[in-house]
Amino acid sequence: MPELPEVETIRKTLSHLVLDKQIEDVSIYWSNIIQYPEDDEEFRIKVRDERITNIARRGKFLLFYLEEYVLVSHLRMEGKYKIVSKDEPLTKHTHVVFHFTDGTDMRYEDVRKFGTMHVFPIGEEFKKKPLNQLGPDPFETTYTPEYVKERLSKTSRTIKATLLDQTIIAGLGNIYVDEVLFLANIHPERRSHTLTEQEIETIYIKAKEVLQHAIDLGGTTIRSYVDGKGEMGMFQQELYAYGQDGKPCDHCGTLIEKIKVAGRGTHYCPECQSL
DNA sequence: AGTGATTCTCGGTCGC
DNA sequence: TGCGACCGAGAATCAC
Repeated sequence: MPELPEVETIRKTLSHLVLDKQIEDVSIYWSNIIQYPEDDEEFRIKVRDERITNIARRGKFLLFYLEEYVLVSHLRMEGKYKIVSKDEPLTKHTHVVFHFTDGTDMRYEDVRKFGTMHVFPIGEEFKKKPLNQLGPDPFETTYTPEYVKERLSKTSRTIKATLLDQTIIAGLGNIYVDEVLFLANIHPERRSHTLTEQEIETIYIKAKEVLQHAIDLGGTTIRSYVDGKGEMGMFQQELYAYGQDGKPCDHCGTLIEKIKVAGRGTHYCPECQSL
């Protein structure tokens, strides 16, 4: 499940592999991945003959900058990119293939087929869905304690739902929200507007810290995540809450529990994170 | 208007 | 071996 640290790791490894490569053509095997332009053929024509000039990231989105266009890619749960020779046989989960002029392919594989791709003329990408509603990414200068205080204090939703909301903060997903709330000693069902200024400050700091720490370790490998080079992340060894249900809390020994909050499996320590 | 619940995309995994 | 329930990011839709 690629969240911000996994997408950042993919961005870095992929950059080394595809920068300056020229797209000769694109093959699309599962149209639902292509969200915009709606017509596959139009999508294909736009990226064809373009060179990859940069790979950026915002929240969980990868942005492949070409010469005139930008490809906005979301991996959702299981999407991955592979760079292989064009002779390599396709797998049954290969849905989009970018053929480079040097004889290599960049292949998008996605077991669940949930991933999305959008292509826009450069400059339009932040004006339209899906990037136009995105909140600040914790590694951007617009991510400030004041902003987080402002947004968290004026909603009555549970803090879990608020932190998962990409229009508030971009990049946190189920794994890292559970980790942030554990590190901040906050119960996932606390209503956001009941949090003290100190608690919000802690969330602000821990969110950035835990994401940075995970990036440093190459992300978290749950299920099948691997980076652009096919390597696994190591952050799963550092998890305190996510997936730790039934195991003793590292801080107090109480067993970590799993409940459902905001429709998501939620892991927390009932002792350290009391309501 | 804000919130939450539901539905939809999909297929691997798990329990029975 | 088979079958249904479950999971989950994010958008859309509906109910309150």
